[in-house]
Amino acid sequence: MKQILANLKVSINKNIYIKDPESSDLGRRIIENSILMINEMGFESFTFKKLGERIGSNESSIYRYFENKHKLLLYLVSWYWGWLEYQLVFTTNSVANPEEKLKRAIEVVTRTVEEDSSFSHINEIVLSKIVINEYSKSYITKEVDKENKDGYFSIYKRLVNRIREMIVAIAPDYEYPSSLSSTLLEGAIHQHFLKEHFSSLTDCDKNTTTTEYFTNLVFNSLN
Amino acid sequence: MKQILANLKVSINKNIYIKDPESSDLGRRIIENSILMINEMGFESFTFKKLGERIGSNESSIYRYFENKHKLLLYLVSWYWGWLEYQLVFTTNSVANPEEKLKRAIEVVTRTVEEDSSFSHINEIVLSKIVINEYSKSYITKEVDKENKDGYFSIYKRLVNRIREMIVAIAPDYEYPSSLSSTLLEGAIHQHFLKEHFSSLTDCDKNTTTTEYFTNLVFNSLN
DNA sequence: AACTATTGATAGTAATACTTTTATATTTGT
DNA sequence: ACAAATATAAAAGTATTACTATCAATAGTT
Repeated sequence: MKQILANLKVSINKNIYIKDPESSDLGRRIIENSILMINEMGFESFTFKKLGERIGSNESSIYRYFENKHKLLLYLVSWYWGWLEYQLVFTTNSVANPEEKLKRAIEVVTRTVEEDSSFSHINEIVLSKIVINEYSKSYITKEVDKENKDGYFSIYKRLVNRIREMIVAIAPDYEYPSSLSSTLLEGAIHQHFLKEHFSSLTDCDKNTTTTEYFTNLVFNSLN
Repeated sequence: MKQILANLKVSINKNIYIKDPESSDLGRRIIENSILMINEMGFESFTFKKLGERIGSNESSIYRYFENKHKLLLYLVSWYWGWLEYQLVFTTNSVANPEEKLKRAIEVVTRTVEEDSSFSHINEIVLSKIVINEYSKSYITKEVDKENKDGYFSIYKRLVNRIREMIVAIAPDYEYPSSLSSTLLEGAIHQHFLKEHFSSLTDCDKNTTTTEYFTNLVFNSLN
């Protein structure tokens, strides 16, 4: 699994980037170090100029890959959801029992990312932290409807739909499969955020995993 | 109820503002029109300069009320949660049956805001739209831990706790009351957002309310 | 040798998010 | 009623951001 994921190339909507960062060494350095820098200083403080300095390149060169830093963030979160989707598909593919299938899906999308594939330039642990701490900035914008039309969120939507279908397979009469699926994905990120910053607002901690909570939540809804 | 709410003064952490905007005509114009402008142009495009032009005042005067626009947003969302809290308390106070109490609480925090008190300078309908579309920007920042320490999120946390207690009252053995409560509050905002921008990811629409979905979700968890 | 693509360096621009200073108006305390 | 304090307005200034444009250097390709 680790190896498969290390070699995978998540395919990302071509309109998100100007030049594919996977196509050159500079591009990969941009991705690798933007992940580290955004995690270190937060998305607002992060600039292409600072990134240029760090990777020994020039601001203007980075602009040849991404129109702006918002598009770069879209790229990073798309990559993350694509990576999760691969894991979801691999993990659930061969599982015949629909309850077990959903159970494993919930685990994939709610667990803490603790292992880095360490082959590629993308550090998944750090990227997952960015998603927890900055994800909403990728879609909470005035341009969300236009960007949605342009397909910038299609991987995420596909992921919500995959889980929705698993829910429907178990409980065809359940009335809110889309909402439950989107609550699961968004809620998982949120509970991880609360764990880190507002521990009094969550029961998830070292002893109680986010996975347990959401497994309980989802299956109580379906039974 | 409408009148009580029109006269209420939500008490907001004094460190959020420099000068209390409720204490002057200019202050109230700042609040009134910032709500309208943020809704119209989005939080990023909104500036104190533009607000100054709109209310016939000067940028520098607005800076005497709020350190920056982030603090202003914190003020607005705090006011919103305080307003919701009042409604929650009024609505549930006299209800003896704990299931009925929680049911009403869920209604208060998940329903669409459709009525404006129309006495005060604060338009609650527009403010609720801001919360749906910009809320996460108030706490998804690098300063969240410091601001949390300074008590900027105390109203929200109190609200989560009130609902948490109602959950515990019904199901003392349920293991995740804090998480369920925070999922409810955050999830409600999120489902409203999806309704508006990603309708394929939610089942909530004109026929199915967010309230129905969450009532189902919560009570299935507790039974 | 000529063409092309990539990157780097520099400079420039408009806007933002403030701060500072000074002037003027308004309120208030005695 | 008058001085003092306070609030507001106007203008100018600063550092940073988020770009855009231009041009030069280099490397690879035909």
